[in-house]
Order: sequence, then structure tokens, then C-alpha cells
Amino acid sequence: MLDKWNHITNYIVMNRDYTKAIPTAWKNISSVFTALGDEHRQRILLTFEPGERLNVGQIVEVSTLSRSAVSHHLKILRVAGVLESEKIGKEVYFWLNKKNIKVSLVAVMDYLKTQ
Amino acid sequence: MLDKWNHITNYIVMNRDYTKAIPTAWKNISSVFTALGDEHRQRILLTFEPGERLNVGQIVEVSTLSRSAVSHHLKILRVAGVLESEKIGKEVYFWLNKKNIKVSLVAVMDYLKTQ
DNA sequence: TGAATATGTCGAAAATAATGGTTATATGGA
DNA sequence: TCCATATAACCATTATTTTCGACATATTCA
Repeated sequence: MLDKWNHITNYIVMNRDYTKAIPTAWKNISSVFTALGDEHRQRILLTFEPGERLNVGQIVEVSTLSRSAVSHHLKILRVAGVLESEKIGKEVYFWLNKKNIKVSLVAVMDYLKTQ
Repeated sequence: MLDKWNHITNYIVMNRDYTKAIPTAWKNISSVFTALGDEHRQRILLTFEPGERLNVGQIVEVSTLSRSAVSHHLKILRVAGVLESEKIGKEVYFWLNKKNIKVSLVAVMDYLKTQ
């Protein structure tokens, strides 16, 4: 496994720790890609109109999934940093975490530029 | 399911068919995100040095997975349009499909801009 | 306080994905 | 042609994810 990465050890010395730095960075953003890779979760994301905040009930209403399934996907999206949420009274409102999604996309963009 | 999308019907008239157009576009790119969301596949992608082409044997060598598992993931990456491949002699060489990855990332970027 | 509502969590079943061994196919060379 | 090598395809097993219903928690209101 490591032979292929030997050249990278030099990069460590040269302050380019690809073996650790980049995989760690990727690990942070990989959950974003996992989150975006599921069709149900895409549907949920596309439900949001510009600037809109939706509570769980509203999302369930437009979904074909059960409430607990929606709740499950919302959690994945929230933990991945794709959505943010805030509880107001009895309801929990969700909205797109645009900044964080962008960070992940840009990270891969930048990686592609070095390729 | 459709109530929430009623406002969108207007967009169809207004030439912005979100109910179909965007989900279809997303479907095309969703496989890219699914592909990038798996750690083994990320490892495979990170193995490529700038401009490098690797055959299956080389990728298996640096992987902890079996040959057939690697082959499976390479197929997912190829079908998703993340990798391209070409058979030269007995070997099949793979390389990053930078252009196509970028298309998917830009599509989501553009969607975020409207949000 | 008690009822109603909104949401989250748990546990088990169902669906899906990943894995590795084996087999099949294709290529190149003796 | 025959053999070795590289890779893909197939298949069965295992692991993970998704799903739903039931229960738990939190909040509001009467």
C-alpha cells in the first residue's frame, strides 16, 4: 500500500503532506458528497426555494418518505454540513448551508487544478 | 408531494421547469457525488499524480482491497464519469476525467448561486 | 397540570452495496 | 497454437444503509 506513496514522503519534507493532509481534508468533505449522492436527499435540497427555511413537517409533506426516514436524511444532511437547523418553538427549521457546500466543492475544484 | 411544487408549475410556463429539468440534471451528476462519497474510491482518486495514467494492477498494488473489489470501484468511477479508461495491449489504463468532474461541481455551484 | 403537536430516537426488517473467490474473455508472446 | 497475464463478469456472502412503526422528549396552549 505504501510503495506507491513513497514519492509523497518527499512532499512531507517539502511541506506538502499529501499522505495525511489531503486525505484528512477529503474526509471532512466526503460526507458532503455522500449526502449529495442520494436521490432522496437531493429531492429534499431541491425543495428549498431561494433563501427559504422549512421545518420538518413541511419537508415531510412534499416527500414520499415517512417522517422518521425524512428525519434520518435531514440528520445526515445536517451532520454533513449541507443543511443548518434551528429550533423555533415546537418546530425545527432547516436551511441550506451554502457556504459550507461551497467549501467542499471548491476543495475538489482546487485539487483538480493541481491535476 | 406535489402541493409544495405548485409554485413551480408557474416556472414551467416561465420556462423554468424545476420539477423535471433540474432533477434530471442532478440525476446525471448524482453518480459523481456518490462516487466521490466513498473512502475507498477517494483513495483511488488520490493515487493519481498530476496527469498520471494507471492500470488496474498498479491501482490494486497500492490498495488494501482485492482485485475484484478494485475492479468494481473502478467501474463505478468510470460509469459515473469520474475516470476514463483505455485498453492498451493487455492492460486497461485509467485517468481522471477532470472535465466531467468539473461539470458536476459547477452545476451545483450554479444552483447555489440561485439560492 | 394535561392534551395536542412537532420532532427525534430506537430497534428490527428490508433493501442495497461492498467484497472476494471463481470463471470468462482478451491480448501478447513463445 | 498454446500458455501466461490482465482485466472484467458472475455469484454468494457479508456489511451497510434505509425504512417504518413505536416510543420518548420538548413545547405550547387551555
